[in-house]
Amino acid sequence: MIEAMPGFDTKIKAAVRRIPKGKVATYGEVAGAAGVPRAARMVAFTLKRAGRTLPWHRVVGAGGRILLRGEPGLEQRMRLEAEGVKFRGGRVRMESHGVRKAT
DNA sequence: CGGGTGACTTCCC
DNA sequence: GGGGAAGCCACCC
Repeated sequence: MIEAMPGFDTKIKAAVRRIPKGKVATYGEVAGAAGVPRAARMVAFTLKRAGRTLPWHRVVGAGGRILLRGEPGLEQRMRLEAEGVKFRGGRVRMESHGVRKAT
C-alpha cells in the first residue's frame, strides 16, 4: 500500500535507512528486509551503487565484521564508533548493536 | 537473452 | 583463529 514494490536497490536503501543510529545490520538482514535473504551480495553492491545517500556504514557483514577493505573499511569503523558502536577486536559488538536479537 | 561480477554466507579442514 | 571452496541472488553490459 504505501509502496508499490519498487526495485531491489530501493528496498535496500529503505532498509538501511531504518537502521537505528548506534546499531548495525548485516547484509543478510538488510537483504531479508528487502525480501531476499540470500541477496546479501546484492545489498553490498547496491549500497556502493547507491552512494553516500544512506548510512552504509551501519551495514556490516555477518557477525559484525567489516568486509570493506582499505580506507572505506577504516572509515566505516570510525563512523560507527562515532555513533556509539563498540568494537571488539575488529568486529562490532552485535550482542549490543545487532538489530537482530542476541540469542 | 546470456554471461560476468561482487562491501555475502556458510561449511569444512 | 585462519584459509579455501561452493552456493545464491540480483544488477549491469
